[in-house]
Amino acid sequence: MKIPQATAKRLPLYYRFLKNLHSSGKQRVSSAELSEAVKVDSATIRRDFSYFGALGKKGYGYNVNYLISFFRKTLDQDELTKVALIGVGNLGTAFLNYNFLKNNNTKIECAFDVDPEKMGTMIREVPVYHMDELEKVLSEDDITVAILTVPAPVAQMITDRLVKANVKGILNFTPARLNVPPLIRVHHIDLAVELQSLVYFLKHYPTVEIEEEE
Amino acid sequence: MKIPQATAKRLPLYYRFLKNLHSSGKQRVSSAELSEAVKVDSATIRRDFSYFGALGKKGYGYNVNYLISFFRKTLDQDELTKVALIGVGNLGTAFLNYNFLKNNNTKIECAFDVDPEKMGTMIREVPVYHMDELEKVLSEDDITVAILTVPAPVAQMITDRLVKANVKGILNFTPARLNVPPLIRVHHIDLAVELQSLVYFLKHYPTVEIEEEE
DNA sequence: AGAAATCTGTTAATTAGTTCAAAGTTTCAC
DNA sequence: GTGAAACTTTGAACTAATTAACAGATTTCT
Repeated sequence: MKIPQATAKRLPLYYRFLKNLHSSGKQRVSSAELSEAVKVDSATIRRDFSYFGALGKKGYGYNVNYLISFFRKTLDQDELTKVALIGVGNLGTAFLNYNFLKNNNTKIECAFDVDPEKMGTMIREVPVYHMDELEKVLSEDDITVAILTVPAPVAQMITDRLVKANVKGILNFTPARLNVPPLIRVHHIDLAVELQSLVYFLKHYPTVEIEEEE
Repeated sequence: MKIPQATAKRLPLYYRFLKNLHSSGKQRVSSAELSEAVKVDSATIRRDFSYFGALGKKGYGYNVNYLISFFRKTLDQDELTKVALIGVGNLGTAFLNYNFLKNNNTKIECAFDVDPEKMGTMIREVPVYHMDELEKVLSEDDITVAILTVPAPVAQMITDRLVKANVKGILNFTPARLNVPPLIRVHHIDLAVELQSLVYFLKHYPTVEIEEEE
C-alpha cells in the first residue's frame, strides 16, 4: 500500500476527530464537515480516504463508526505501543504527565535519567531508571520507540546507544540533528525553530494564512 | 521576496548551525559540509540560499561570517520578539524553563494561568498573571505572538481573546484545531499526532528513511 | 415516483518542493 | 602561470502534494 507521507501524517488527526464526532453522537459525516473540524481541505480529505479504497457512499458521506473501526485497524490501535522516555527534565516530565494512552494506545513505559535522585522513583506510574540501565530495560521490555528529551550535547551519544538497543523510531525534541543508520526513523520537533519560523512568517508573509505540522 | 515556505522553515535551522560552526572556528563552509550537519540535501541548501541571491562563491563555498550576518538580518535577530505563554501547566512550565532567548532573540515576556496560586509568582524571571489580565498585559507590552499550552477544551475561547487582543501568531500545542480569521497565523504542534504518526511510519514504511519538521 | 439536492471518487490541472547536472568561478598545488 | 579540483549558480527535470471540477450514485423532498 503506497500512502503518501503527507496523508499518513494526517491519519491520526482524522482518527481523533472521528472519535470526537462519535462521542458527540454523530452517525454520519461529510468531507465538508470533517474539513471544518480538522481544518484540512475537503478535497484533500476525500483524496486521503480514497487511498484506502471507497470508504464512503456517494450522496451520503461517511459512516462515522465504520471510519473509526477502519482507522483503528489501520493505525494499529488494537495493540499497545510501548515507548521509552529518555531525559526526565522539564520537557520530559511534562510528557510523563501527558496522557498519550488515552487517545492513542501508546504508552510511556519507562523513563531514564542520569540524576541519581530521580532513579527508582515513579512519575505518574512510570518508573524512572538510571541511564546505565537503558539497554537492559529496553531489551527486556522490547521497546523500539523512544522520545528524546535530553540536553543537546549528549543527544548523539544516547542515540547511538538507542540504535544499538534496537530502537527503530525516535521522536527528537533536541536541537541536535541525529546521525542514524538508514533504517532508523527520526522525527524532529525543534521548539526554537518552530517559534523562530513562526516569527519569520509573521514578518514576511503578512497576508497569507497557512497551517503546518510538522 | 518570494521564499518558499519549506525554505523559510529551514532558515532558523541553518542559522543555528552556522553559529555553531562559527564558534568552533570555521571560516568557510560548503553546502556539502552544512548538509552533513543539518541533514538536509546539499542541493536543497544551495537552492535555498540562492533564493536570496548569490551568497556564496563558486569554487570556494560560503563564508561563515557573511552567512551569519546575512541570516541575522533576514531573521530579524537584531530586534527582540516578545512572546506570551498561555497556560502554565506541565508543558507551559517546561517552556518557561527553556531558554529561547539564547539562540533566537525571542523571549517569553509574560505567562498566564487561571490558577490563583500561580498568579503573581515568577518562574525563571517571567511574571505569571491571571488569565483575566490577558488583554491588558498583552496590549501594554505590545505582544503579538503567543504560545498556547492550555487544556484543549478552552483553547478556542482563549484563542478568540488572543485574536481580539491583536495577537498575530499562535504556536498551538493543544490538540484543538483553532478557528481564526484569515490574517492570523497558527502553527500546530500536536504531540500525540507526532508520536502516533511516527509509529504508523515504523509499521508501514519499514525501509525508508525520511525526516520531518514541523 | 420523479425531481432536486447531496456528496463521493477520481481524473485532470496546478502548485510546491526537490534533485540533477551543465556551465562557470575560484582556489590550490606545483 | 597553468591545469586540476572544488564548489556555486541556475535552468530543467522530476516528484510530491493540493485543489478543482464533474460524472455518477444516493438520498431526500414533495
